[in-house]
Amino acid sequence: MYSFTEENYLKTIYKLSYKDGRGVSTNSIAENMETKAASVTDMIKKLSDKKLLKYQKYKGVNLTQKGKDVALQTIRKHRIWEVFLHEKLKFGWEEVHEVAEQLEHIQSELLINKLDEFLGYPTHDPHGDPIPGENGEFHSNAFVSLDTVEANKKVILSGVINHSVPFLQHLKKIDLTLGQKLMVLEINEYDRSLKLVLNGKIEIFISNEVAKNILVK
Amino acid sequence: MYSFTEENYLKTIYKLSYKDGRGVSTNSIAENMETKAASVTDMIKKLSDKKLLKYQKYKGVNLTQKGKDVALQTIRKHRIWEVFLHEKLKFGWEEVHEVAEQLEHIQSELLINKLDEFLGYPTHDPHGDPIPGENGEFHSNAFVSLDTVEANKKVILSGVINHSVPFLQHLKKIDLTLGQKLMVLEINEYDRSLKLVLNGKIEIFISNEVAKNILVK
DNA sequence: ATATAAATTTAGATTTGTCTAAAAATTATA
DNA sequence: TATAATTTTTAGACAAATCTAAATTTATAT
Repeated sequence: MYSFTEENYLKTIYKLSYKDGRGVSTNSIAENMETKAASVTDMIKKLSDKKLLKYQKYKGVNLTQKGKDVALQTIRKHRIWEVFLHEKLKFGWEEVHEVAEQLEHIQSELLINKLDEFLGYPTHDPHGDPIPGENGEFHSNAFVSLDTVEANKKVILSGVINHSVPFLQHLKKIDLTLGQKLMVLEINEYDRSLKLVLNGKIEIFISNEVAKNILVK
Repeated sequence: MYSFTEENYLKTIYKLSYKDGRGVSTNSIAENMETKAASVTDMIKKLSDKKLLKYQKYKGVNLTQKGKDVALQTIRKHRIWEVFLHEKLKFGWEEVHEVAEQLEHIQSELLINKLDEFLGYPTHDPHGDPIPGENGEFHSNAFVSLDTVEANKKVILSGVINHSVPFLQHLKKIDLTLGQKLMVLEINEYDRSLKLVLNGKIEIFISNEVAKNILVK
């Protein structure tokens, strides 16, 4: 139906449109996709012809409903595959993204629906991101970042904001993974670094920078 | 490493080289890949430059060891994915091929090895075809086609020669699937059609045409 | 052996997605 | 507001994979 490349553009534009608020700029797309602005302009014209987005020269783009649907289905496939890789094949949470970038483009409705069933209809991927439904419904998270949690409150690690491999590896190293129960024991006024208790036992320290990128509920 | 298209050419040439015996012709490749002879010539030159096959104008091609390795790894990936689709996702054996044609091109050694482990290192795909090992080793089948089996001998359905969807659907319809225990009860002299017993109970009739395309051991 | 048929290759064009360099439009700044 | 800086677009080219039509080579048949 849509090419590998088209799906990637739509996915990127979808994600940027929620950051930027309004029209997504050519340059921001280019940066995100590690390509050149001229290439983006070319592709935008193509996607506009196919009614996947609205485009006005020099004004940035906005996805149409059709474009959003394609983006959401691609994100759905990506995240379902990530669950498979992590839960069934035992990939680390920092390893799943790269492979899922390829798997998300496999064209088969049946495949993704059967995989979804096989996995027990997961609602979140291994980074805590919600998985859109077959019709694109998003049960949005009500997570808060760990640096806003008050002391002595028990929470569960439910997601991350930074998805980079080094960050995920760091969390893994200090035993912070999805589902981990923790409590903020102390907040240092000076640099807002935190002392945490894991499973009511082990104490660890994390910087505010790290805390900002952790989501809990 | 190698493109989607290159892998498909190598896989096709590999399969044809075992049918044809010697050099594989441009036309046979074109037919098999549903493309034009001119396109094949172009691609052959490219693969020859990359030392994946030996090519002499008008003389057909032969894979080099390097080319065979790529072909075998692609076949390995295809068949492992077929096992996954059939055993875990409950695809029918006539449905697995098409999706595996896409999945076989996912680039990740780690993925295919972890999938292989997850599936318990299967040796055959859902059509009874052997799965090459990591180093391309083939434990070849000693299967015989059902039309050569003598009466009153108990055998197990272990593979098929014809892989077409209609044929596989037909077998499924008459309860013939991989692993099915059966016995040839009677061979009609006139048209060499067969009467079979399944599980020592149900009797069915099959034409010689069907019997020829069933492999048993 | 020569003509004809079949297979294969070449030449030139097309599509998709990309790029560089230059031009044009927009935004920022003095 | 005029000029500079930035962003975006256009123009033209390129690589991968394909195609059609024409030319060339090989095979077949009388």
